[in-house]
Amino acid sequence: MEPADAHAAPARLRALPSWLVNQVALAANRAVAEGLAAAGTRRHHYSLLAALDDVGPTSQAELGRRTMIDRSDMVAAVNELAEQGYVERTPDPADRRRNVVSLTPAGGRRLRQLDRLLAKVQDDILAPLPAEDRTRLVALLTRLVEG
Amino acid sequence: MEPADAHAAPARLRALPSWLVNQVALAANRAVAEGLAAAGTRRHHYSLLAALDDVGPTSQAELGRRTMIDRSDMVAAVNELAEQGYVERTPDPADRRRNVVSLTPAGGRRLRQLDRLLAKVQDDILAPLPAEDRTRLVALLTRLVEG
DNA sequence: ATGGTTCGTTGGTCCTACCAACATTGGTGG
DNA sequence: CCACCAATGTTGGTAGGACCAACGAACCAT
Repeated sequence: MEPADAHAAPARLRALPSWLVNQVALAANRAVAEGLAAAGTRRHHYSLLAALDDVGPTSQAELGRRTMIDRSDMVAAVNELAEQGYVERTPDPADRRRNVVSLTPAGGRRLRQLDRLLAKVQDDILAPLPAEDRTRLVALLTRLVEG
Repeated sequence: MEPADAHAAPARLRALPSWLVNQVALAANRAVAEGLAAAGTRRHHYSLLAALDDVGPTSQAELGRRTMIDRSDMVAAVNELAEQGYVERTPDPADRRRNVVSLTPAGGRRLRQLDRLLAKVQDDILAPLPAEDRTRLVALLTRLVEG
């Protein structure tokens, strides 16, 4: 009969915030990717739809800044979402360098569908924590992201 | 004069625990990788040294389970650490499938050096939080990792 | 006009997390 | 004992994400 902690992580790692947060992020990303894959998308696509709904039609560069997605990776994301009809890319007459990306009605519906999907995934990820601790965790993480 | 939140992340993303934890992990990993690179190593190597110091000489598979590093990735890590003389790989006479990996004295010294280095990096990462919140964050993350 | 800057885009690099397969060896049930 | 399944180390992949350098086009300031 093996002890329950037979495969427990070493104390040094368990004490390392960077390691902990990485493990959690790993599991969370896996869960999210899995859920989104079942719906036929990836993380970037949701981030993009969410940003568009939040900010309204904007340039790709601005979307990149908001979502922390690189300009170059943004190109592919917009391409794919445009192909699927969730997004429109139109040249900006006021600044001919820019593409204005905007959410189509289908894109809005898609976003709401993915919202529901992700809400469930978040719930799974946070399952070990009571509601109160969840909001605390979110608050702490938010402060780190902002800082 | 632009508002301060001109490039703020969309509300939907800021509310998503998986997104938050990923952003934090990204920044943390960058800081850790940078620090370790300056000392000439990478994340896996430290994890491995830490696990060895914690558990004592063990097989690669067991180390993989403890550190959450894949069996195949473990091979390269042990190779490199062995080349640098921080680790020894000897066949296990009791089970001829296994390699017993053990920490050399130089490996022990290396580990303590990296410990100090990483302690500073952790401090940078958690800079926006007071001490009390840091331990709370660690506690919350620990529960998620264990769950 | 010119020089610096931003934008979209292309085409890479690097790292990490995986997965599949294999030969070797151990252990176990029949 | 042996037939089968499981575990180990290893090789050689794949996929995804984050990032970086460079480019021409367009904008802006002076």
